[in-house]
Amino acid sequence: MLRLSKRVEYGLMALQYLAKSGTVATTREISASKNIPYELLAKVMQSLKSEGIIDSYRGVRGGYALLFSPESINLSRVVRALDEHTTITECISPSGEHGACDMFDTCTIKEPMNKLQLRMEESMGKMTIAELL
Amino acid sequence: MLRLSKRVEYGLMALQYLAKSGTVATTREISASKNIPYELLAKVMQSLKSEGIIDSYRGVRGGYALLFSPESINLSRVVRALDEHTTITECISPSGEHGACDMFDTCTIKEPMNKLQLRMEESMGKMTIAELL
DNA sequence: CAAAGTAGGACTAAATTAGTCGTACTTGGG
DNA sequence: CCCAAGTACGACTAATTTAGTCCTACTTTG
Repeated sequence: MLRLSKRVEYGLMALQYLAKSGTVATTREISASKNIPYELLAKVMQSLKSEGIIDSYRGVRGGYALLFSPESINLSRVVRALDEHTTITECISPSGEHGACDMFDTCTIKEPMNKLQLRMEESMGKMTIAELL
Repeated sequence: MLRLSKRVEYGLMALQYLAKSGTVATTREISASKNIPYELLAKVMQSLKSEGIIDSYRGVRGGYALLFSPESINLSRVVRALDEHTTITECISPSGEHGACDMFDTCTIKEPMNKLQLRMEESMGKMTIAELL
């Protein structure tokens, strides 16, 4: 259940790589260095870009680079960029509001689950890319 | 990724039910009351029993009952009883030691992930069945 | 001894996630 | 001005995990 998806694992490794190198690095380079399937990593990088965590440079000397300092990128943001399921239960929407769920009526654990969600997010929010170095 | 499995959701609802009733309740009764597939709930109850959280009474007036006070059953124990994946990554074994993983050599985020795992467990460990009432 | 319960293994179906393929677009340098 | 090296992205397939079902056995109380 609370296992990180490969997307998140790969994303964290890539961000760590970018943070260490401190400059532009290509998907192919990271993929080779960390032994990550290229095509999959490419998508992960795209997602990280569209979340605004990294920036891309096209063309022959292109690649990706961090858009912020490692200290200011926390894991909960990375997870949000890379996972579809960011919430502990179906009924919690990303913003913290309740969404729809088949069991909405009979379910009696919505509030406590919401509380737990916030605590988990807090745990992830406190950890940054800087702690991966 | 960090979504609770149905097994855990159902288990929590059942434990809440047992805590509220304060006495023996049958799987069929809980299943009907919470609208949970009976067969599945039955297995969940069995798992909760083998973890030592609840006790079972066979025969015509049988059912399940809590073995401890709601305050002393925390969520991390419930999750451990009901999920196969209790760890954030493949390389972390339940005890906190490192296990095997395909990427063991190239992976450079093992230690920080271990740290995160402990923090998540702490979050879940702090919440008890009593908070579901 | 029968009804109401738990116990548990084997199986199927559904959903999610991982990974692949193919094609288009962009940019800097010769 | 065109080619190589890069990103962008959608559609597809495969693998894994999770949910749910079925069937049969065992236990206990009235």
